[in-house]
Amino acid sequence: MQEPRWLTDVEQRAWRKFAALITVLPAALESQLQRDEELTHFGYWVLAMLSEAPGEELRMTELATRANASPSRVSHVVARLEQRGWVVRHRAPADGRGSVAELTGAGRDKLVGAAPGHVDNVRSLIFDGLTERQVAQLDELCGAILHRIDPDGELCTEPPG
Amino acid sequence: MQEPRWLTDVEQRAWRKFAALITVLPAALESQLQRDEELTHFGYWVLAMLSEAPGEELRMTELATRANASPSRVSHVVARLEQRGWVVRHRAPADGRGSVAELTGAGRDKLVGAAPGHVDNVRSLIFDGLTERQVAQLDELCGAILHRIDPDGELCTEPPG
DNA sequence: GCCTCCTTTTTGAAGCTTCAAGTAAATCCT
DNA sequence: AGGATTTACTTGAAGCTTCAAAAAGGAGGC
Repeated sequence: MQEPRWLTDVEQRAWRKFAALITVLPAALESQLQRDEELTHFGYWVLAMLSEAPGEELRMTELATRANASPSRVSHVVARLEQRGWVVRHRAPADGRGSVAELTGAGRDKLVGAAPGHVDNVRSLIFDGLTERQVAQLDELCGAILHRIDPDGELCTEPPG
Repeated sequence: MQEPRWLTDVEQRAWRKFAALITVLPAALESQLQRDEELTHFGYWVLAMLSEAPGEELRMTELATRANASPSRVSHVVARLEQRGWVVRHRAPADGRGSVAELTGAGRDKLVGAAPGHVDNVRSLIFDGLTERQVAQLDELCGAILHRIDPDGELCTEPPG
């Protein structure tokens, strides 16, 4: 039996803060969007990914990748978004198995309406407390961690041109 | 009507990475604990907070604070942990409204058994990819963000001893 | 003591995510 | 061509979280 390697004191303190952050932040993002827009943060993200795609449409698998989520999760969420009239699905032209999710006009309006409030929230929760230097550090740190979790770099798409 | 302030390019790139992280990391922590220990990450955290408390017990409210969660969530989770025999609840001596959650022997064993695997996972997901300098930066960054979200510093307890 | 208000905790319903299984089309192999 | 395998997506059930409301004790004013 191998002696387990614990975290160092420094690591432990960092981990506590980081863990607190990834517990509290999602809830804070969620509650603003829920209150003001009756949207999930994940639902918002899906609309945003679609809106950036050429033709405002994406194959389900590609959408799942860009939203960092499982196919199942995306399928359920898109079904709900479709019920609300913000997305439509149609069969993929080249591949009979595939589904393409496309943003509707109403979906774009919804996103455009929700964006300012959400961005304000993100800024006030995260960026207003950081110096420019710290923002750069955050980018690097997240990059380093992501790269370890997923060396292929499939997670996290670049913002569009 | 006020023109919305968007994120700068740098902020946007950092935000994408950070958002990917807070989507993917919880899932990764969850899946290891679920697979190996049939524990939620949050359930693990609750057991951990209890184990550090004097007498291995805490009032529900205090437990909720230390776990960064709502009273309701803690109540449900403790109920499930109690069903599995890892925690017991009894009425608070000084205050008839209060409940005290206490770790059982089985609960401590469960935590001790689960800890090495979980810590390995945390290290391999996060700290193995970072230099010592970056760990310090992570600590600072999370501290800065937490401080803005919660100026009273109720979030995130220091590790014991 | 009694009434009101506040605090602490629990409860139940609704919604979202996950997991395992299912459908259906494409691809591969012979 | 045809049968097996793989890929793409969906579905339904189970579990966890959230929200609103309820239960129940405490605290303060009269």
